[in-house]
Amino acid sequence: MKIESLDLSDEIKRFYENSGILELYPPQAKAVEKGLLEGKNLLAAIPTASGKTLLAELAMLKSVLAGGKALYIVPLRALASEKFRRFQEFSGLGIRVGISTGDYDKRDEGLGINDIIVATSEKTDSLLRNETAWMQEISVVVADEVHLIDSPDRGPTLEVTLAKLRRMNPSCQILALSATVGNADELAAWLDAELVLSEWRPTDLMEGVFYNGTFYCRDKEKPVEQPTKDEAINLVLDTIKEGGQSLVFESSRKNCMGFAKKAVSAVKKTLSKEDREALAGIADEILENSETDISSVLANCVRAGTAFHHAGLTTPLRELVEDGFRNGKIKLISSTPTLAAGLNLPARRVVIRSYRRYSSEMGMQPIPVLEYKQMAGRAGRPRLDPYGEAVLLAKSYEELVFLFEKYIEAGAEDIWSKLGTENALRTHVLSTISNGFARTKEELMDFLEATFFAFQYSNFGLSAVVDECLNFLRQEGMLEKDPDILVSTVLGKLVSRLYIDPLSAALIAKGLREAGTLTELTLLHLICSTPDMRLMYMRSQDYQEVNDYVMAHAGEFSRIPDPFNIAEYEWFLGEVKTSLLLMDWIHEKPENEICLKFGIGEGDIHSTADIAEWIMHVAAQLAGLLGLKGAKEATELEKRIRYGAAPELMDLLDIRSVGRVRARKLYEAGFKTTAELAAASPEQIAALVGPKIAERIFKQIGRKGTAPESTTTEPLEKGSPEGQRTISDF
DNA sequence: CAGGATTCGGTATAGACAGCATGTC
DNA sequence: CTATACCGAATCCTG
Repeated sequence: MKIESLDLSDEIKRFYENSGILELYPPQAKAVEKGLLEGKNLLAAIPTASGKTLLAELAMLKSVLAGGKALYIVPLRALASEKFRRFQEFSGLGIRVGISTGDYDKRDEGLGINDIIVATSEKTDSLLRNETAWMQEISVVVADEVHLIDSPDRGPTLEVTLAKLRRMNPSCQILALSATVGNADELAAWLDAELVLSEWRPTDLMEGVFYNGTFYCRDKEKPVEQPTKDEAINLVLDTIKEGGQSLVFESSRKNCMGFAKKAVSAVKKTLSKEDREALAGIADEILENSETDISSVLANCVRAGTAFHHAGLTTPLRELVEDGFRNGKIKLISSTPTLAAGLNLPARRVVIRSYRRYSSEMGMQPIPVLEYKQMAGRAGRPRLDPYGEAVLLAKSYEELVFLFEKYIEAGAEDIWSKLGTENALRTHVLSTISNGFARTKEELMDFLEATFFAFQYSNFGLSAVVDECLNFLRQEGMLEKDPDILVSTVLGKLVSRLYIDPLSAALIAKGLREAGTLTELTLLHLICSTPDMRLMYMRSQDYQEVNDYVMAHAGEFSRIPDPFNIAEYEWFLGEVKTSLLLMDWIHEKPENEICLKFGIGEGDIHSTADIAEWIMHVAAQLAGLLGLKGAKEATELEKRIRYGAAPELMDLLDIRSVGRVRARKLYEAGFKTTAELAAASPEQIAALVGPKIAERIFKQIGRKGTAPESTTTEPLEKGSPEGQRTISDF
């Protein structure tokens, strides 16, 4: 099917033809035949890289140019910015594109001027909770990676959000994009959607198993040279020899880094002079970006054309690795499943070095077929590689047979809604009521009838769980007591808007109410005892230290569980360990030291601090609303967690381009406030932080200084929360 | 006796969304 | 509670 023949405006057709797209891929053509451009709901369950994005674009452009508004829902922030950048290419067509995620946000209402908006599923939910007006104008919703409905922690949000959007805009077109799953027909039926099911790929994919020096595919086998003792390295070298790159999936970070290191000497030999120079440049950028031990290991790997990629790396480092791979310099990325879903980063050959992964409940377990397909699907760059190869490794003939049956010949699993537990429902029940989607139990059940859970299981089973949720929410004062109607209280509305688990909010409120003195530790641990926090695991070497710390600070914890209750106490120690990490962070311990002490990466520090900052914000808000102690303390801690700094630096941190390190330098040199800084000579400051930064600093405080106002020591906003405190009665 | 191979025991185990208001080194 | 791979240390083997 030709682009030219589509029912689209000429400018759209020209846009695609100019970029070299003249003809649709077969699955895309099928989607058009099934009504993609006529506003029909559609579920496309087709492989990665077979043109899902184009489908979404066509539907969105068609609708937007007819005066509509499109919402593109993604599961990852990184994916949101990838799509955002792509859609910005439509600006020539007069189309405005916006992005909304937790870390990057054009203000809600301002977002509404855009024609296409990219958002994560949680952010979409949050926008709904905040009753963002423009959401009613949405005419197309694209739900990317919709198979994530199966995910226990994030699936419920996605399905409830889709149900809300459909309830709000019944005429809105839904385009759901999914990996191939077992029960795509069921998912399509739930969405009242036509189903496009296809295994077609633009680049051939050969899936097979490597065993005993040979790569076995379905219908052919090919020997691979064995210059080294490591089979995976030999596969990598073989790919390089053919001019391709490899992506190696590992099941742990340690292995992931280990393999990149191990491959260094072999891969290095294959590099050209230009490659070496380009790689040295990337390595230097890595070192400029981060000074931890891990980043110097990464830099050394990159110099040799290998790299590793996992969530312990900060975002800039990950991006450097991804870009280096995309432009062909890095020959091998050894990765945890970070790269399996999401980002578009294909390679000639994918090697799955371990198909088993540890889970605390089940021990080592084979990964799901769906996940295997996602990794294998990364093989083969469209238009660049003649074919792609996905390789599993077997140590025995039996294993080879097993792998063929289990993964290569097998279809993906069915997906199942995970909405049916109190943990999943609690927050959505509250937000549904808070938003006025339901004012009675019947209306609530009626709304839930529209979820995938009800479609799969009937919502009969939901009723009892919903009652549990309602009881909980009433008991915690988030819903009015009246049993006949469902109305959220002021507290309930706040909890819904702050996007926190009502259980977390309840725990925080209880902790603040019952606390004696509120120390840093008390508040941090309170945050860490919340289900929204992500905890660190205890390693055996941690027990001693963490336990000693608990003993020494016993009075500062709101509650210490009985050590003989092993499971509960173990959990508690994990909370304390995470609190200790945050303590180190807000006392300005250097990042590398924290990494070494806790055995984590820089990326983990930031993500932990990020969550903690959010929950601390919630604590401050709750304390304010409920008139509990701790509002001031929590607000300060929120800021300290954001910057990772001690209290005495708070004033200096208000200056842009001054973070924990520079603020400390200035402070130690005797410039303890912005006022003292304003009185200093530019030379003094330049000696401390460099002339460029010094100039920036003076530009900011200088401006304040020249303002006719006064010479008070607080030229910058230090908002006192007094007066805006509302005491709710309950 | 040195150096490499082998075995044994201890140990650790993927990822990532959200509020709010603007810019770390 | 279920497994496995890796690491380092101790031990064994070989030239």
